[in-house]
Amino acid sequence: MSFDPSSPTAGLNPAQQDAVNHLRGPCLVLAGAGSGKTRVITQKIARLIQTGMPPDRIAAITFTNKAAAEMRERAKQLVGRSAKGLTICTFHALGVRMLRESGEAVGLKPQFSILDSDDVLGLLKEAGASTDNKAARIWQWAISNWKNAGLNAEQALAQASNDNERITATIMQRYELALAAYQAVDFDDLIGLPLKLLQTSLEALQLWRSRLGHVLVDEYQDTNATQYELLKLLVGYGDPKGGQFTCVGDDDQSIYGWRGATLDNLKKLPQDFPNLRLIKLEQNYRSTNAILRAANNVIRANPKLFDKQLWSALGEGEPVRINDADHEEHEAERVVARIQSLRAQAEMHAQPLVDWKHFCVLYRANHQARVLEQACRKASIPYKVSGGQSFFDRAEIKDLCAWLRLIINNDDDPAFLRAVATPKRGIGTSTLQALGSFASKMKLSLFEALFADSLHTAVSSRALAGLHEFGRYVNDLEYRARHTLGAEDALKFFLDWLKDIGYEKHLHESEDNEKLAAARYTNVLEFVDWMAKRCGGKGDESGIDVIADVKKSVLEVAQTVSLLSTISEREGEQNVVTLSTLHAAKGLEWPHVMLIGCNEGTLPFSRDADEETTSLEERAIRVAEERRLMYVGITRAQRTLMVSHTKKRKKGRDFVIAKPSRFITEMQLDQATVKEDPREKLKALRAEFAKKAAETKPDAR
DNA sequence: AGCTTTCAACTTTTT
DNA sequence: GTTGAAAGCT
Repeated sequence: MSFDPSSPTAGLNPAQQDAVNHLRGPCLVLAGAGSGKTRVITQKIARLIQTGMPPDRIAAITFTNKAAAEMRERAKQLVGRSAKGLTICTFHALGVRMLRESGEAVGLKPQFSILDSDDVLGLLKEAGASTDNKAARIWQWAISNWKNAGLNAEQALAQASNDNERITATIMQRYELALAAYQAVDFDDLIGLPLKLLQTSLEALQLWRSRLGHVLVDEYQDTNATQYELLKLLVGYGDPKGGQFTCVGDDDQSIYGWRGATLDNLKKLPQDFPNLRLIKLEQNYRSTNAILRAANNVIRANPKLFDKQLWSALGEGEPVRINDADHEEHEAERVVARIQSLRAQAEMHAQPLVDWKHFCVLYRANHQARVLEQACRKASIPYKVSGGQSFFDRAEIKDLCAWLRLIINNDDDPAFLRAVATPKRGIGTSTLQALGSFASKMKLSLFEALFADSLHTAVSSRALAGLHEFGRYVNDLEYRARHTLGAEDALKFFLDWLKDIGYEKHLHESEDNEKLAAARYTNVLEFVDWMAKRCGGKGDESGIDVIADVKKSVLEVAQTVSLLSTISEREGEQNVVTLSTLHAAKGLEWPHVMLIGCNEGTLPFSRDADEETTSLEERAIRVAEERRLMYVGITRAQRTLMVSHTKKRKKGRDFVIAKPSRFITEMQLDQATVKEDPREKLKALRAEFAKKAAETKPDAR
């Protein structure tokens, strides 16, 4: 075969080439960890374009905005300007597009609002007449599961088998009514309603089918039942000409079962599409064989869907180390010592500097980061905790989003309530209650009720004036948002708005801590700055905006914000150690990885209470997912891996014996080489270093 | 009884 | 560092 560097398949291994060149018909790529799956997807996009498919008929679907942004970036590098026409977005963003355009067929006006999970929680508390957060969360979880199983409230009620389920289904009915009244949808609806749309409207089905010449799905193992059904319709299940898609995934990295993802989708694919081409990517470009062997050994203990054996051309590498610490603090100390010792070692041997950013410490649950943070601070090691509160979860950003939602969709009552109360403008709970009951009596949204002639019968004249003023201001804002185009004008619009409502003052007044208030306002400025950039046609790497590089109005841009949870951040290149949960680490890699808390009960996670309440079968399924989590953790490492457990764990005031994780045994490490105390190692290195320094510079002092 | 204080526990998380 | 629950206080 001739080598052509300009060919899209240049530098791909045979399996990758197969996947890229299989252009017609359904294709499933089982891509092991680090086997170059993003490469396959982007190259395949390039190949499709090269063979004449218009970019606007190609869609690549991901799970997170971040993944979409990365993929768009890499596609751009390959195909240049053609990348503009591509649809590269999340499942949810695609759903939004479908609903904005064709949503009327399922009873949605184009300006519908998207509720985040806090809004949903609030609505559920109302629907269930409860202030109990915990109960509301349980409802939320149950309702989401029903929705993802394709059930509406009525169907959920019909299949409910106990009082508890019946109560939840009743709350779901009220919740559905509220959503309809507010012209709002939740995240599950962004998949469920497009599905319903395609199922019920032949016209919509034909429209969206005709637009998609090839669909590529990333992280296919994370799809849930609804997403699969939607995908089937989009690619034309049952149509002899249909099935133009490529799914890329890894059954061994399926770690979101608790969120509705189901491996059934992987099983079903060959059945539903008998001419499916199955391609396995088994060459790993990330890790050494010592690491991969451990990974393969662990995952072997799971029942397997497809057999897969990762291998690497990167050599044997350093043995995987085990750290048996006494307790959590001790474990953290040793992690710190290992980081320092690996850096010192590189320095000693005049190797390239090992940067802070080359390290990652992985753990099962967020709270485990705390001890590590303390240890890092004590040792002056810079770090970041990945995950945590996202930008859009911050109260100040949600305040502003509520305003934006309200000007886009006046019927969005939850947004109305938040906007009218932030900042405080003399409209209190009693006025709002009166307005609320008036609105529901008149079958109006809260905003519509503001201008009803008979409102004066419900509220005092002073309250009425305040409400009218608010309403007029929102209308004025809406008008301006519609007619403000481009980055510069948009920024002015936002700053005027913040000044109008006195938002900075509000932040300082509602927060005792001056510094925190200032930090919050910085966030606000960052947010409006980013929004303004998008109005100028820049700054959208997520594929949410249909057309890039074109001036947009504030109103248009605002319509897409609720979908984004990550601002395109420049944080990626900070030179710091990463502390991350195993879940948040998927898809990422580091030269040196330390996996801590590998104890029975922590990883695999289990609760003592579950031992009795959960069936053997259920427990086996859970452990299998925990094992995949371990597998994900191991395969994040490029060059070295340390696996750590503690001998004791805290229980109340005292310590009890802790068992090392069964996964450590399953790794089948060579016991002779695995253990080392990083602190001893570090001490030895420092001594050696000092000696050497003394020898080379005998005169220096 | 209703309030405050203390104590321990803490899945995983995106849209 | 936060939250929920249990114990203690008025």
